[in-house]
Amino acid sequence: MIEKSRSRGRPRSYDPDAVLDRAAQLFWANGFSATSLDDLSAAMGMGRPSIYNAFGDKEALFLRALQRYRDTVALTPLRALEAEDSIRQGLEAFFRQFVAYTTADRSHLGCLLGNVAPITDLPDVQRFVKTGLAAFEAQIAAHLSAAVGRGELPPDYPTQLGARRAVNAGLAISARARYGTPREELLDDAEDATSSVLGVQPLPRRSRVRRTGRT
Amino acid sequence: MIEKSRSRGRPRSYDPDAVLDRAAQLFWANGFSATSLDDLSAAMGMGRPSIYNAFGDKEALFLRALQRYRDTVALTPLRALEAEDSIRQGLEAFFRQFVAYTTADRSHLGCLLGNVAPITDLPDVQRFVKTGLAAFEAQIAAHLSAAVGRGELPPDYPTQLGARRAVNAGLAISARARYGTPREELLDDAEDATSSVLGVQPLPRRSRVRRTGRT
DNA sequence: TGTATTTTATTCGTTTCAGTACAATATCAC
DNA sequence: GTGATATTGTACTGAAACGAATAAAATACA
Repeated sequence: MIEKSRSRGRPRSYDPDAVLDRAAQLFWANGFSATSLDDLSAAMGMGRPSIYNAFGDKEALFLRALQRYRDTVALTPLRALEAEDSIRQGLEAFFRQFVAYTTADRSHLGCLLGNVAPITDLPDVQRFVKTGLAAFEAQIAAHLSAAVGRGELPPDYPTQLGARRAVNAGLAISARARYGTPREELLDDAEDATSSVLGVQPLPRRSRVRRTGRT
Repeated sequence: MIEKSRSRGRPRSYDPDAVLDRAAQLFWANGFSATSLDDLSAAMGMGRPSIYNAFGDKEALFLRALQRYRDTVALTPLRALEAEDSIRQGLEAFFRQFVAYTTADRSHLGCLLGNVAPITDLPDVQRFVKTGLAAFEAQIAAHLSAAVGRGELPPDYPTQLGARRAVNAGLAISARARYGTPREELLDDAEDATSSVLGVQPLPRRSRVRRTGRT
């Protein structure tokens, strides 16, 4: 599936990326089950048979929309992170960007990959979001490691834990966005997240707690 | 709506709390839209007309199930928090209990109120979860304030921020649970959350960041 | 010009959904 | 027992869902 070569049939009357954006927007707002193919057909501006011809059934379309979403909006925080000079400024930009897109719509939709996609129990979707989250965390960890290499963070800075905190903060922010939390509060959370990530301790690791004793 | 008085018609053949538990379990697993009334009827062991007679339409049933869920499973972390002696042990128990119920089912359902309910765009549900989250956070803040009063935390400890971090950590844990993150990792997150809540700084408050400059 | 090829548009069929009417059933009050 | 009352169970309705079959339209190539 390299390229839909310019072959000879009737030409498409739609832009694949644009219609996937619209599909993602609809899934983002309503979730998978509550979004009907008629809704999608109307929003994408193409009939249901064209959707089937182009993307397959509803689940396949959902996956394509998730990929498109990941490669566009979900990647903007990472781009913001690597665009800044210092790691602190990078993290601030990262979380600010996160707040920006989770509250972009007037009705604070949160994150499609962080909030709504995991609710579906479609196996392909589950695997997609799971591996996506791991990759996301790995990329943050790589940036933190680079900062350690540049001397911006101490040599014993635990990059895995820092990335973990960053992802967790992002998940909390997007969940809160979906709750309708005002953007100002989320920006405070974002600031707090930055200092939390930068202030992570090297490794207390189950030592100074009095007694774990799992229930 | 004090009590369904023991009046004279045909007696109910179900336990209202028990059937609400089953309904909540189903909504928890599948979300609102993906759960049909036939599924609910089968799981609750009562015909659809009985459901309508007892709880009203699907949305009303959903709200009742959410209330029941809040008053049972979602309150266990708070009870664990107040059952412990020290605030640290209380927070550890709190987060451990959180991990326990978000991963209780074999397929890690997360939190019904934290993950799946906010996806629906039903106005009543939105208000319910929003006010519920605020109340939840307020109760944690009250416990932290009590710990300050007992001298367990410094007098200038910012209870609002601490409660905020606690709720955010909970949201992240339940989101991760839904992703399928192993319980061991979540217990590490829980431990990290405790020290994050206890180690919150009194109030740096937008001062030592180099320049906020919102995008 | 004509044929092959690809995408659109119309229509249909089957299933599933939420909600309701109505009769049967089981208790309480008397 | 008899009647009032509340719940249960069967059956039904109208709408909406997903998916497919078929025909029309628009391009490229020979």
